[in-house]
Amino acid sequence: MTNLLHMRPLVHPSMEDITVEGLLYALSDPVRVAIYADIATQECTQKCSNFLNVTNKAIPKSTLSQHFRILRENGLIRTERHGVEMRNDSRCKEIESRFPGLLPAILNAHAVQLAEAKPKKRAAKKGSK
Amino acid sequence: MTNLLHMRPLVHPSMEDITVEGLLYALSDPVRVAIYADIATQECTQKCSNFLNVTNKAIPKSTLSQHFRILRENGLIRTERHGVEMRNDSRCKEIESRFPGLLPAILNAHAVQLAEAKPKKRAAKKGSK
DNA sequence: TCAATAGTTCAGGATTTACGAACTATTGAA
DNA sequence: TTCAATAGTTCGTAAATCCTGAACTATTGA
Repeated sequence: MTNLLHMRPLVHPSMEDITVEGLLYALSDPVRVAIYADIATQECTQKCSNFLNVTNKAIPKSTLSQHFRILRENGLIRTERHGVEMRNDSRCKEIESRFPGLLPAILNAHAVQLAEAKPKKRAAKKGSK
Repeated sequence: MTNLLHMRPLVHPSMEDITVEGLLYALSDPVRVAIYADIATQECTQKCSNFLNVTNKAIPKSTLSQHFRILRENGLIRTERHGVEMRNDSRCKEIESRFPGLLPAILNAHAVQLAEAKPKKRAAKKGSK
């Protein structure tokens, strides 16, 4: 029997409901910051399943879906359905106007860290302990 | 009977063990970012109990202690005991050299958000949902 | 030695996260 | 139309994390 609760519409906060804490929280996960870095630097929109392998290990679909929800509901990306897939693009223009320099600095720091990750792995999940 | 496990020494990560994710996680909490903003902008070191009332509601001592531990173990602050109190100061100089512009941008964004918080409250705890 | 001050650790309940299983939604054949 | 394939969401629950009161450690000054 099918569940009567259908899919909820996608939630995108308005600019004034976006918080610094929410942005930082969303980007404090290695998977999500990798996804966001990709979406923000590519020019075309990206579908979710492009990211099933952003890290060294495969991410389950359901987990990936939650990551996208967190990025979306904290204001970092905008998602819309196109046919069978969901297309995501970054809201960095808008965010830049309210929090100038914030996302560029984070993306730059992420790039610095990636560039150093030559010999061993880096980035523990979540803050230490 | 006193517990034989004594107090652990304070843990301060070396610069190369500091991660962007860890920094963002530590600052993704409204209490911690408020504490850090204060420590980073004051010139003198701050003792922990100065922050029992950083937000509108009082923070229990044990909770505050955990917040300081998270800031410390993610590399944002350095803590040392002076007599009966713990003095905290920010490691922003060091961090600036590895992740240029990151902490200034976060502090600026936090200040922007504070400045807007005139009529109503702001900042939901943790990212949305 | 004792009291006061400042902070830490522990234990637990409450909250949040991860992910397999089952689902919805859309499209392009047959 | 109906059906299969594709893409992603929601649910349930086990695991991990967070919050906080109670009990503790550490230091100093009387």
